[in-house]
Amino acid sequence: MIDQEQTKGITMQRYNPKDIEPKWQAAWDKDGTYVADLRSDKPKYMAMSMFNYPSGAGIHIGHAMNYTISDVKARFKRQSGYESYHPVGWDAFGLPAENFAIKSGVSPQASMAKIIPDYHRQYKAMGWSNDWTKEIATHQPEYYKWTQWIFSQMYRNGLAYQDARMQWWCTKCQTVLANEQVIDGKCWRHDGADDPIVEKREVKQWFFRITEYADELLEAIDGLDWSDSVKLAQKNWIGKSVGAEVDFAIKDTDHTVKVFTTAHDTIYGATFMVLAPEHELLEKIVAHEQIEAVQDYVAQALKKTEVQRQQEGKEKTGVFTGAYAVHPLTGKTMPIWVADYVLASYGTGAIMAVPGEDERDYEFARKFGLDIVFTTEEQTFIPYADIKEAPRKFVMSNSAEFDGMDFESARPKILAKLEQAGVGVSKVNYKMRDWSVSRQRYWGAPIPVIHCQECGPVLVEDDQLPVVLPELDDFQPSGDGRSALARATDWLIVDCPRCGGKAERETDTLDTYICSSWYMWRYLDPHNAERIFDPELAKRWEPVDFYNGADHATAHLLYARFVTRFLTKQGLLSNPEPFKQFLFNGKVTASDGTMFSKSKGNGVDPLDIIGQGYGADALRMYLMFAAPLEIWAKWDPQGVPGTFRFLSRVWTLVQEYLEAPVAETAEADARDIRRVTHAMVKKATHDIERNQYNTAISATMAATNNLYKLKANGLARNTVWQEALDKLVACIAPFAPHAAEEMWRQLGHGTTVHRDSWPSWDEAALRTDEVTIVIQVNGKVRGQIESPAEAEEAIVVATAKAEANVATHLEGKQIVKTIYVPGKLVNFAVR
RNA sequence: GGGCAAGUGGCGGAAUUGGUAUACGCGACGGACUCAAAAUCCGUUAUCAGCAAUGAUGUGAGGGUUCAAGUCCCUCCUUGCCCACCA
Repeated sequence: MIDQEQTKGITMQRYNPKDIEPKWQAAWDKDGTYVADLRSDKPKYMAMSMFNYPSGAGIHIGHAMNYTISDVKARFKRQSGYESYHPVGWDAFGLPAENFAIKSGVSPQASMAKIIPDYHRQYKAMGWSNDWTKEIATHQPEYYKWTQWIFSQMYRNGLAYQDARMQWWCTKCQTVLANEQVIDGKCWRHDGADDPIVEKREVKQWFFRITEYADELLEAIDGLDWSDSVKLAQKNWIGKSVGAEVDFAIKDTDHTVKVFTTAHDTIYGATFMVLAPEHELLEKIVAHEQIEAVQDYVAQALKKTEVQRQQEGKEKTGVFTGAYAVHPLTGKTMPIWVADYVLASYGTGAIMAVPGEDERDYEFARKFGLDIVFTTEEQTFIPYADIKEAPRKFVMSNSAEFDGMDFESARPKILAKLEQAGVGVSKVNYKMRDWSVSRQRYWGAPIPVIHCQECGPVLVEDDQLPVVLPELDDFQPSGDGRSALARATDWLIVDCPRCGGKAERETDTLDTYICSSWYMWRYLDPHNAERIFDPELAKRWEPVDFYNGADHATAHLLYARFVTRFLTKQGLLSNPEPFKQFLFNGKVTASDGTMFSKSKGNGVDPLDIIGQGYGADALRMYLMFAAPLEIWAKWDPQGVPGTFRFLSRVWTLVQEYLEAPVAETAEADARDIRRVTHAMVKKATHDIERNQYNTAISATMAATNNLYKLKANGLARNTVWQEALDKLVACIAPFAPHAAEEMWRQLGHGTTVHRDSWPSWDEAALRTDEVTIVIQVNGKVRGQIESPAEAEEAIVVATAKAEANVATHLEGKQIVKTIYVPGKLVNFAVR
């Protein structure tokens, strides 16, 4: 006869994700489990991670991290009864695909057609609950038609314009870069040690007037539920300063130099002026005898980027121009210098130098022997930052009729005087520049503009959109600063839509950041051929409830906010902010703390881990468990085996339950089982809501350990154990969707665990009759007692005093104070 | 140079916001099962002293507030990230 144990051993299946995972992936696809009904009556929830840029390398551990974070959130909400939408799409335009095309001759269209299906398989293997019926890709004409349309709308509303400007230029990319794409003086795509520093070139190109929105973008930051570091980065990027713009006449000429200053209250201390080497007035005002010196200096300076100038240290350099300005209030003459410590890109590219209160001006004045006037009573150098901090503490001097006033009261009066004299105006300045949106590259959305010799730039009519990107054989930039499109003459040469005359298409394409600045709204109506999206639908679903990513703290998020605000003003959306909550999550690094990289060969491939037999569920769970989401976690090779072991334990418990006899569970055990289960549900619910996935998972682990202990008293099929296992399985479902689905069905449920299954908890189940009270003497733990939960204070304190070890510590001492925290502790302060 | 965040066992980390420091996991050690190993299950695991009960010490360093401090305040050190001649 075969005994019970052996029977179990034969019939019980071990946890084997290789069987389970592909099975459920196929079933979910077939059943449309994750298809969001955008017109559902349920409350909506939209969770997504930053757009994926598809490359031939496929997904890496960083993708696994990012997309699992939003997937868990989407799943949790879907289980909680929301119509939850977890969209998917591809940020397909951009340089890597084009560079690959230049090298290999394979068109980017063709490589995307191959790469994207690979991603489909990889995403599904990770068990992400994407709605594939609404997939988008930015390189498809159906999508970029509307990217172009946004450009046209910007243009019509005066927010897009063309201008020739000195612009950052990456020699490797052969294209201009936005300020946001320059990192430590290098191109964001070429920031390695051997990569070149970006150059400045004068290029005619298109801009979006994002500066017009600077103030509202800034104002709204405080109200956002975003990671603080990102909010701060956005504020710094916008860089608002309030001050004044003041005109300084140049002696013996008709020219004036405009300066921006936040310290106009120190204007009486201005003793000289400094222009940036790039300043346009320089060549007009330079004195004969100084021409050569100034030209030399400017040539030297222009060879270097601003970053290079900084890197060479802060030793001030500069040259006298021979010209003088006239102080607008005192009429005194002020020598005008040129120096590279004044940046062309900030303010007006010129400053009034106040060496008495500005450290840089002070250093410069000392070095070149220029006058220094102190405008504070102290008559010594005081940095303006100190004055700004406590403007009432400092008293003015050397400032004509303002002498004796404090800075706080003088500041508006001096501004009024400047305004009255017609030489100054109150001014808010932003560090942020307009957004350069032209790229001299092939692989992007063509800018929908035709250049006519007669009419100038003319917008392509909306009904002619999209301007389809022509397929080429050669993707090399044309060499004259234009993209490969300059050679596509069939496409290039057209009739002017306005006058019918000879015209050429714009050969610049749009910065890919535009594609990703509005994609969340296209997700809501991806197949709409008539409009960018249905505003009614979008207004129902905006904003995105949860957004996460590990990069793009400034550029992408700022652009998405800008474009969303614009679309709101166009009446297409009603909420000016796109992302309700943004989590700036950490990345996963190698065990030694360095970045994973292909070249170092220290990469961890998520698909390998799945293939080794651990499965996607164990991988997902480890990534979410290893550390808080915002922390940079180090990869621990033992981590996935650990979460695999946990899933196996849950699996085994469920299998044993299924084979257990039908029987009652004793009252006391039943209470314990319920308490353990309900405590888990409560903690997991709160922690997932607060994005503390690691502790949510630990709650399910702790519950499993406790159920194993309770199992020793007898496992039986009945409502108590059924409830415990149902809830345990439902709580691990967001992290381990395949295993949870399999066990959920084994437990007898006919429908998926992934919809409307999130368990509730009963506070009454959490209560215990007895509570542990800690007893301290002078704050040190000296014992503990079990006490009825409802016991009166006097009784608890008396019992505490009587506890043996406590009594020895109280002996011979006088109790000066007794602190009682109900249900927690008693502390005797003694002398 | 400026700003932000953080320093807790051998390691990743937890602590309901002032109330038993080290939950959960990894690793290590011991036991059960096994001819044996793997897997699994059950224990132990901050340090020092002690057979033990227990005591002392302990959350980067130093000081303070409090009956009580990882948590609050001050000074300092270290690490990471972001910004960086921003007028």
